[in-house]
Amino acid sequence: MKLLLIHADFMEYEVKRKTKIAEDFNKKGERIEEVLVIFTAVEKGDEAIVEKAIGEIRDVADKVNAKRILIYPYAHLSSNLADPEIAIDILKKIESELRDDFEVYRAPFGWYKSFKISCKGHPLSELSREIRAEEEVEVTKALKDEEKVRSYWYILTPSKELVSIEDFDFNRYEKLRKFVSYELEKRREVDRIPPHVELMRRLEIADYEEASDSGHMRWYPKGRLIKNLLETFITEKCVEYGAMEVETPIMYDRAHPTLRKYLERFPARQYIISGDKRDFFLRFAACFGQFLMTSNSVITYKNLPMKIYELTRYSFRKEQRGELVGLRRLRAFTMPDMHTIVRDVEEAKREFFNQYKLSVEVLREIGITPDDFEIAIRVTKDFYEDNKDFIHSIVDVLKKPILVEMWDQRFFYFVLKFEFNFIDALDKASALSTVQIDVENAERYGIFYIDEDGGKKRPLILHCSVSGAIERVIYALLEKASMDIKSGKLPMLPIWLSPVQVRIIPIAGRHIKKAIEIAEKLKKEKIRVDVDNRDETTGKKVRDASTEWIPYIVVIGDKEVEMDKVSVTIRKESTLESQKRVEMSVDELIDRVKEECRDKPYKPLPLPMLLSERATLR
RNA sequence: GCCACGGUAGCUCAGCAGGUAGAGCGCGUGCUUGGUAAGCACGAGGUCGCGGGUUCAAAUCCCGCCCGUGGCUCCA
Repeated sequence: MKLLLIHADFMEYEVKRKTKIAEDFNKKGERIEEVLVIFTAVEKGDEAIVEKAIGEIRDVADKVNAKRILIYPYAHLSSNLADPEIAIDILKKIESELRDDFEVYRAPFGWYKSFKISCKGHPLSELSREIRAEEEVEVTKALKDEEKVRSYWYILTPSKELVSIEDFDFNRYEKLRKFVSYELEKRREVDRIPPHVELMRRLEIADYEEASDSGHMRWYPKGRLIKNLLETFITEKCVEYGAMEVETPIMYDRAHPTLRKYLERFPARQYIISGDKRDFFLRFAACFGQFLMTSNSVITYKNLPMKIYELTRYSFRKEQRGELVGLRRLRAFTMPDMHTIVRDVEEAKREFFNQYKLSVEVLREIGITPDDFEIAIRVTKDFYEDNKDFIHSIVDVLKKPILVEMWDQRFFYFVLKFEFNFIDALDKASALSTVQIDVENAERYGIFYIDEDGGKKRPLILHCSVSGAIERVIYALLEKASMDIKSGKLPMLPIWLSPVQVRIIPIAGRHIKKAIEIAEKLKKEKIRVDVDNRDETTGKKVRDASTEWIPYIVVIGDKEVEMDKVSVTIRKESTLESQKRVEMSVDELIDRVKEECRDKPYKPLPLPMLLSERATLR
């Protein structure tokens, strides 16, 4: 709705001619003294903001101390006008609401009119207001409900006792203490940029892209490679687990009745995109597409549990600006999202347990061990009471105490979830893997399966992000590396994720040819290798390789050529003070690297093999 | 979204009682052909985040915006 507010000594108008949409009017016109004139254009969708508009008008009327108000329909203020009938209704509503406190006049809608106005000319006498619904950033019911949730906190001990957090002895569990205080006190004592931000830039992994929205990153070749390897690995793990990989759209009709209700239940802010006729929201997970797909599927009890999977590139969540930092929290992120359709609570529990174990295993293979994260279980009181033994059995997997948050009522769509929360170098926690048991959406989307008796049954649905967002996994690996730096270790990525696995350094120009020969051999064996053929000293080249965290540095000189061996510096076994250096044959090196990357995906080096040909990308 | 701080060469940063724009690294050229974490010399490189204002004169002072960081809020 557009408003132009003029505080006038007087306003007079006269009706001239009707248009097709004119309302009845039997006077010729009128003249009103000492009046606040509201030129108004009612726009599409304004039904929702009438109250807000009235508030604005009251506000201005009070400020200029006006007793009389004239509402004057003025279509020229907008190019997106509402239907005339709706516009008249809204104007009438405004009129009647204001009547309690003001002397209100309303010029007839749909007439050609002449008018004279005498604007007072004081600073507030000419104002314009644009009233818009606050839906660019949509605050869902779930976001608001979240504030009302009453939580009770416990620790589930390794001996399967549920004790209140006051009674738990945190002495041997420093990280858990940090996590609990993070969850409950929400206290931050951090005044530093998280270490991974500098690392992600220095290692040419990712960077901020100022030309995009906040929280949308640019990925350099090395970062894209790491991300690609993780994406491939995690997808393969889920497919191996039995999931069917699919792909679904990234945007959906905002007005779609089912999706609309789901949006309301999901506490995240959306991006809104205008289409030709409809408005769309960008997905924040793969649930939409997968649920719409399964709601059209014929599923029988024989097909259960049925798992479908998508790697969302991207999921979009319009997180608040202050929440966005580096790779920890983004507005566009990549997430493995698997949904499992199960018959009943018993099958849900079995799957939940298996996916819990799968998540542990996936993170472990990526290089994030159970020591690096703390476990949270969030559960409704009812579900806990009914499934006590099952929930207690979860501690058996890792034998670590678990933070339990219990809700007296169910506010969200799930009754049980777990999260693995990574604790970073600044003691902040963020969720990686998570699985939830969803009791609402099968019904909402009309998803059913045919049971043995031929009847339609409502399944339960598990949501699983087996690793959490890929970007966040990289954040965790980098934060972990920075903790290694603090404790005096040489930081590195797992070998299979290292963009360059082997660097070959020829000592003098005459060794370059041999270096390239060896590199070609390694490359054929699917090892990412490059050659530092720059005109620099050996010391400099070794230093550069080290600051890039390259796991194996091979030096080639006269000695090596003669002995047909190479001198290899092994980063994992070195410290800054003493480097672990061994002589080995090229074949031994190949075997070693291949062994370390066994069962992990491989992608070739997305950079020129010769350093002299390589640009600096940041 | 609110509050605070920051944005100067590709990178990290100095300069800021208003008066010709600086360093280190990187890059280019030359010397050097080297033995495991930074060889030497020379050179190129700047809309001082963007827009407006004050002023004879703005990187410097003022206002607005953008981006980043921290805090608050928030984080199914």
